[in-house]
Amino acid sequence: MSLRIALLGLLTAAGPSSGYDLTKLFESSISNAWQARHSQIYPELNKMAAEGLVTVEEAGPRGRKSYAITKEGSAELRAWMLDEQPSRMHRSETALRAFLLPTIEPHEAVALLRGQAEVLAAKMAELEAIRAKASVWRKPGFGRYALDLGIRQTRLLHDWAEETAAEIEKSAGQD
Amino acid sequence: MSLRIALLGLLTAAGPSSGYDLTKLFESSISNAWQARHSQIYPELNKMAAEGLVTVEEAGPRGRKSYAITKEGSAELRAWMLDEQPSRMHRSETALRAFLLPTIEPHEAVALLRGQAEVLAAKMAELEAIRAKASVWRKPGFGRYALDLGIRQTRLLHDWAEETAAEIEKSAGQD
DNA sequence: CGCATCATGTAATTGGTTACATGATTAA
DNA sequence: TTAATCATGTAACCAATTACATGATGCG
Repeated sequence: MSLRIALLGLLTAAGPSSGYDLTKLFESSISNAWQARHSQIYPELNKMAAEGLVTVEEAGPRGRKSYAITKEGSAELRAWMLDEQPSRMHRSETALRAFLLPTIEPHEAVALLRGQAEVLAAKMAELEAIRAKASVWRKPGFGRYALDLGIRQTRLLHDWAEETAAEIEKSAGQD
Repeated sequence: MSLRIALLGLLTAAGPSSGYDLTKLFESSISNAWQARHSQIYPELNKMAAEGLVTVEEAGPRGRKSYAITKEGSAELRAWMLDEQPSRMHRSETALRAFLLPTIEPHEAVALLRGQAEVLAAKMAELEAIRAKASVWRKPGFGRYALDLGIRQTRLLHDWAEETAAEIEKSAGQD
């Protein structure tokens, strides 16, 4: 379900696009909200076209198809936003690693966390750079809230990793 | 892969357990790190037993089987922690909703966010209560880091929802 | 001409959910 | 005795990844 919502959202934010365009938008723009490969996107767009949520235009060169959201598509998106209660489903490799930290030696855990923190600092810089640039979205507002949330979450993970490393180092030093 | 790692971790933290026990542990203890149903857990335990990562003891009443982690299992877990680079894979319905906020009316977005904040405040209280209680884990340390991370993440989402609602309310009021 | 990129698709497999199915034990 | 809980499994289905497969266009 969420894949189709993400696609409808991208079509709303970016205007009519091809499957190829949408694949790139997933990679470059909402990758920290949702992810999908072209092999999942193409069939889903065809299904959505069959159901009348989007219209197809077989026009461009190289058999390019352009998809645009329909009234029905917008209604579906709106219904999902307002009626559906957010599922608190959660699977996070990071949280799993956090749980498993005690299975390795303290010095190993510290090294792991410090390495993570470095990666996260780089990611933060990347996201801040995106925020500084002009938006890629034709409609205003899109990206702003998700990007803000992404930056906060990345900073949180970074700080957690640093502080946890320091804490483990301190308590291991006392042994 | 991660399911099997989670199972090995739970067997390390809680000691020998049945599939039924592990199912409950997923629900009650590491649900904000990983989730799994019994229909996924039972077959996976059998596969792991066949591969020598765990041993089975068909002993208890009602055909209860007890599983314990082996040396090979511990090695697999350790290898995952140290060698595997964490995948930054991310699919978050919350982040997707954040991205899609501009598709609904400002007053609707504000209501949505405020409702979310309420739910998150309740969850925070729940997690704080778990932290206050004695640990369910036989081995010390487990749960501590993941729980701390979970509390921080829940607070972040709560604050983000509140602040974003306030911001939208303010800018909508100016119109 | 040759390489990068544009562009779309399908097939096989793995991961995960929901629903179906069954039965033993315990406590009120 | 009957309801709750303990306990294990399978089947059908949906979601997602990886790999396979093909061809057009544009640029150097």
